[in-house]
Amino acid sequence: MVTYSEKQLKPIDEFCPMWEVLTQEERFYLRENTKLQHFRKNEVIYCEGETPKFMMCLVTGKVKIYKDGVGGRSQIIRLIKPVDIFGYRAFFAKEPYLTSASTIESSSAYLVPMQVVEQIIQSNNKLALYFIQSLASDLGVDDARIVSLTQKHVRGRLAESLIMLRDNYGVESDGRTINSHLSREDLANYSNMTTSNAIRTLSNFVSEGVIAVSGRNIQILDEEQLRKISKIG
Amino acid sequence: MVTYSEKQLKPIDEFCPMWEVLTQEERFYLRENTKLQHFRKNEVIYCEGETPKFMMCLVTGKVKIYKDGVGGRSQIIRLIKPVDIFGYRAFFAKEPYLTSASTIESSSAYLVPMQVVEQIIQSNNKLALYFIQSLASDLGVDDARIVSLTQKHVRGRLAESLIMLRDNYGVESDGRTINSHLSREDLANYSNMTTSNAIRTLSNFVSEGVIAVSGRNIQILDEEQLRKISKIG
DNA sequence: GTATTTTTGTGCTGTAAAACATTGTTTTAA
DNA sequence: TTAAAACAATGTTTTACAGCACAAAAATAC
Repeated sequence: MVTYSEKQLKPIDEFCPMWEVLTQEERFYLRENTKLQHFRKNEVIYCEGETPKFMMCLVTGKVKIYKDGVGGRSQIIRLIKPVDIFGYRAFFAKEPYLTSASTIESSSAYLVPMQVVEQIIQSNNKLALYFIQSLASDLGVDDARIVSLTQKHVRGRLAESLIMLRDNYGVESDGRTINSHLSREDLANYSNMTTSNAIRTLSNFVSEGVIAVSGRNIQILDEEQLRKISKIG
Repeated sequence: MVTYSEKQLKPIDEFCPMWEVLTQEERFYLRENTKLQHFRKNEVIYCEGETPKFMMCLVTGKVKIYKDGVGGRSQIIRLIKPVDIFGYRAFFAKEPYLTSASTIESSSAYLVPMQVVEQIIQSNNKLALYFIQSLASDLGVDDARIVSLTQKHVRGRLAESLIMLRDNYGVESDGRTINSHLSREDLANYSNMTTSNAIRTLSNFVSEGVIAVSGRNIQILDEEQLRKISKIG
């Protein structure tokens, strides 16, 4: 198997498809101003209240976007996977960061100064439309999430999270194990419940034969049933 | 006092500031393709699942964007006031509507076909940037709302809603009465609680001298205290 | 002006889920 | 290689809130 470090990393404009609409000139400008940065596991990338300066494009690893609420309880808003971009919303809204971002495993990301992004948008309408679509999609996800997190019961919320994790991060070579190894706490913080309840409900799902669990590895055994729980619960 | 119908209504490009960035040609094109439509109280403007065709710009009245969740419970996602635009997100995300929109009082809105909006965006970067900013702001509001609605207690959620209503719709001539007359049910659906709890908590606030209530009129008497309840609760 | 529906107000009950406590297990670090 | 910290598992207690049921008041229709 070839590890990441052995491969020649593509420059940012070839690395993710969103930049395909750029002219050669714009691509060069983007490349010249982008730097690659590595982050250790559980390293904070940016914090709520900071001024947004860079847009990040995740190259390897996994990142959580979260918000600390009442009484130290943290809510994970969304999860980032490689080639996803993040950290640009607050800049466009002309606000300080409203959320924080932290790696959940060792990660690396391309950092693009937001002024550079803004400048290219001003000269390239297709890129502008890409951002419009991206923001509009995220907004739709958030709208749906508001209802799920407030109305569904613990079982339904956890089932939905498991399906999301599978859809977002995919499965390992066995075709079943979710390619994401969140701690019970992160799983709880994503699903708006206590860690105890995430653990409890997970074991219930195991007893019911819906999933199989081994440490942080989770296999979906009965997707049909999991979807049913997500929908009704 | 001059009522709405007696005034000469401005054309859409002069009516809300977002179109100021348009050229004369674009303005004419926009004007030619826009129609004004009236909606009765509690009339549905669009429904979840429908294909988005028009962007709406609210001229008079109030509109709620909501989503029907588990067991008939409805969650109001956001409230629209005149000059606000709505109904465009799903088109940009290339999805069917994920939410529904309904008036909460007699309203009128300019309807602009989304193809027209898209076409102008393609030729006018400033308009594109306006939409980027608008979507980014809404996304920030949603992110914050996810945490408020899931972590705050009933009192905190209701207090937050009252402050939002005041900030969004302003006050009447007495300088105190919130210029919004939602039913207890709508107030509950916005704040993620049952109608009973909205009523109960509202009376508690009255006993505590934080607000005064007369039918659907709500006055904020002690804003300091209301903010405290919103923050801690 | 009366009937009917909708909205509002209040008390009571059951329960889902948080909070807390305890113990075992794995990972990290000294 | 043992101590310490973080994580996982499970049982018990507490509580915030939903879910009724019912009555009164207001809005709307007839």
